[in-house]
Order: sequence, then structure tokens, then C-alpha cells
Amino acid sequence: MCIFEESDDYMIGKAQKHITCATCKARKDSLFCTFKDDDLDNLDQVKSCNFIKKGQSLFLEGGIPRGVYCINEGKIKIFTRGEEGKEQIIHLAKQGEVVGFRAMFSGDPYVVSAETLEESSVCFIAKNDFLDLIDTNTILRDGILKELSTELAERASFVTNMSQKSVRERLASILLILNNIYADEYINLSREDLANFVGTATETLIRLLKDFKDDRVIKTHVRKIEILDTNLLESIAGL
Amino acid sequence: MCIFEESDDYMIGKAQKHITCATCKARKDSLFCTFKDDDLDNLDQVKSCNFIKKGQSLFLEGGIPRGVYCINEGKIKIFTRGEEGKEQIIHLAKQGEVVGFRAMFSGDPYVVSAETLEESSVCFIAKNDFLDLIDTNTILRDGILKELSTELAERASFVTNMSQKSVRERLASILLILNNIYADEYINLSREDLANFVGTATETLIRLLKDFKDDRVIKTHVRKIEILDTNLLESIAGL
DNA sequence: TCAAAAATATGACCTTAGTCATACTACAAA
DNA sequence: TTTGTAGTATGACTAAGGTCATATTTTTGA
Repeated sequence: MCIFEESDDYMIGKAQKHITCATCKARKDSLFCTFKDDDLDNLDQVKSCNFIKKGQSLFLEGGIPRGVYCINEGKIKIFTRGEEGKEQIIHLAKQGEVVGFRAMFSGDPYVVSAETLEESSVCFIAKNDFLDLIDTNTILRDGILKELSTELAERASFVTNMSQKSVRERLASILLILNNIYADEYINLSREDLANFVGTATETLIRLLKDFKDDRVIKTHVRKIEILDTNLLESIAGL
Repeated sequence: MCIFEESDDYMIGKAQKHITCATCKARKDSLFCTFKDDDLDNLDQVKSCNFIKKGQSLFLEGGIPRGVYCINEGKIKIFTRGEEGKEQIIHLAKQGEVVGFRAMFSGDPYVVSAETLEESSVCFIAKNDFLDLIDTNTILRDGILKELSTELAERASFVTNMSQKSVRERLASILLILNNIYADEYINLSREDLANFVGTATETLIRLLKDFKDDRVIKTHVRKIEILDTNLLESIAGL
């Protein structure tokens, strides 16, 4: 299931052509954007690069954290499962994001799972190497603190939206978020994943998408979703 | 409204008899539990002690963070407001907890508000002093990272509970949490606050409390709530 | 290219929980 | 004590959205 748990040496097997941090186009948006030549050389030494198929897990809820994953290319969903096993997507990570670093500090197993939504290229940095980086690089450390704080703030408003907004409003909000994540391409998520992000039943989500289509807010290209009117979406979301 | 914003010098006015960190009984449960004599002396120098009436704000959503608040005695609700102004309580902090430190790192205004639920004794540490402590004390720094990580994990499951559990299940979960926070005393929250924690309407909450009373799960002493059967609550919560 | 499986879509129905109106109770102030 | 006010409680009604059944379309793989 989880490719990084296939063997004791979790870096074996899927390693692909090495991506050099110094020239990595995703790095400018990442926690490592301030790294200088020396830091980059060091990072290059300790990391491994992996090419991961769609639908593979990077790590699973309950698993033991071994390191962090830096996304070079592709999209990763971060989710928990409720009692009945239903997924709740908490976050959708794209290139440049580092996922799984929260678990480096808590000392506990993962409380979320991470799975690729499309073919992805992901670099792995082992826990000790990552913690060493933080000890020796105060800018990185401050970046981590800031990132954790920002996510905590986002999650507070996520809770509030979940408890106070209607499914229709939440769908509008999520579509706006996805529109940014998918930047210049159409949103490409299954109806089920989208429902699990909004926190609703798949049937309800499909019905609402139809309403949005009728109202010319979105257009669908089979499974892909094109956003036609962000202003209207914002007003539906109550922003 | 917010006592710390009454004047430019936010430490003036409400300062009360100084609580010595070295003898503070709440400290053993706090981020500062590992502090040695020197650290404690330093902390004593930079902090101010305040006695705060029930229903006062420590800080408000949208306000500029000035420092952190260490709870010596009392309980503080941390909440956001949705579009219609309805509160969603995110966390309920008790003695020993440090509130507001997330905002020290994000560089943004507060995204939550903090308000006392009862008469409280709270120490204030200004932002720069707090950041200095973190720079010079790696144990504190690691404690902060761990605390942020743990809260982030808790909040992920909060989101999932909100989206997948019924109000009845959520109420049971929240009552169990409150039972720990209120330890050896009865839960003492208004029906409205409780509803805002569970994320429901006050009327719905009252109806469910009645069901729980009928089922001998809880007993009410006017507004206070006594938990009679934690096992039953756990099974209702779906744990 | 075709069959099977998976994903998407739609209808019918019903439960949960929100809203509004109103009544009751506890507590604080005069 | 009385009275006002805020908090608590209950009833009636309604709408949002979940579930289950089934149909249709798209994708996958032999």
C-alpha cells in the first residue's frame, strides 16, 4: 500500500533520476526557498527522489513517521478517516509543499494519511536529516514555526466553516481554493474526493454541481471542472 | 472590551500581586515546566500578572498580537466568529496553558479571540521577550514545536468530527473533553457556550442534554453539568 | 473492440437538526 | 420583596441534506 513501507530501507526501489535542489523549479515556493549553495548541496546529499504513481500513499494514519516529503511535481491529498472509514480531506498539497513535517515534532504516529492524486515526483528527507537542518538553520526553523502557525489558523476557520456553513457555501469555498491549487488547469478531482473535501455525501455534491452548472458558475469537462465565475462563487461562499 | 488594549501600555492598570514563577503551581503543566532557576528569574522579570474578571477578552480576532498569556488560574475560551457572528469555540484553555503564542510566529493578526469564562489570573509576556526566550532555550523551542504540532493534529480530527458525526455524538465527545478540563468540579458553561463548542443551535443542545439526563448519562445542577457515566458517553461518541 | 467495472447521475424518501414563537426559571438590581 | 433581564426550556414547523435504489456514462483491461 504505502510504497515507503515496502522494505526496511524505505528509500530503495522507486528512486528515479535525481532532481538537483539548486535547479528545482518547485523550490522557490517551498520552505527551502532561502537556502544558499552550501545548504542546497547538503540537502541534495541527504534526500532521495521518487516517482510515484497516482493513488499511492506516502504515509498512513497510525504509521510511524520516518521523514518528510517535498513535492517536486503533482498533487497530494491529506486526509483522516472517520469512524465509518469515510475520508475527510484536510488539505490538498501541490508542488513546492513539504508534507508530513508536523509528525517530526509531535513524537506520535501520523494522524493523517497522504496519497497522490496524480502521478507525482516527490523527494524524501529522513527525519534525523530534517531535524539537523532545523537545528543548523534558523531561517528554516522560523519558516517551520510560521508554517505550523498558519496551518493552525487555517484549520480553525475550517472547523468554523464546517459547523456553520451550508454544504452549498462550503462547496463554493472549496472550489475557490481548488481553483488556486489547479491554477491554469481545470480542477481534476473525483466527485468522491470533492465530496470528502467539502464534507458531504457524493450524491449531494453531484446535485450541487448540477445547480452550479445550471447557474453558469462552473462548466464540467467530463470529470474536470472549469470555474467560470469566481465572483459569483465568492458571493455564494459568503465571502 | 479587551483589557489589554485599554491603553498603549497594555500592562498598566490591572496588574495585581506578582506571582513568582518558581512557586507557581500551574507551571508544572506548562511549556515552562523545564525551566531552571536562571530561566525562571528571567521569566519573572519580563512578565506581568493580571487578575481578570469573567467575560473579559484577552485578545480579539483581527487584533495585533502583542505577546502571550500564561494562565495561572481560570478558564479561557478560544473561538472564532462565522459570517453571522455566531461563535465557534475551538479550544478551552485551563491553568498552565499558554494562549496566543501561535500568533507570535505567523506575523498576522489574531484569527481567534480569547475570553475568560470565569475570574482568572493570567500572566503576560511581551512578544519580544517571548521570542528571546525561544532563541535562547532550545527545550522551550522544541516544546513549542511539539505543542503546535499536537494542536494541528487535534484540529484535523475536530474537522472530521464536525463533518461526519451527528450533533449527539459531538456533544458526547465534547462532554468527555470538558470532564477532563473541569477535572474534579462540575462542568460550568452556559448552554450557549456549550452549543458553540459542539457547533449546534442552543435549542438543539438543550434537547440533547435532556435526553442525556433521561438516560442517566449526566445530571444537571442548574447550569452546571455532572457526568455520571463516562463509558456510556464514550459509546455514544463512537469511540 | 467489447465486456466489466468504476464513476457519475437522478429519483424517492426520511431523518436530523435548524428556526421561530413562546413560556418558564434563576439571579441581580432597585 | 418586586421587577427586569438573561438564561434555560419546550413546542411546532420546515428545510437541508443523508440514504438507498437504480440508471447512465466513462474508463479500464482483456
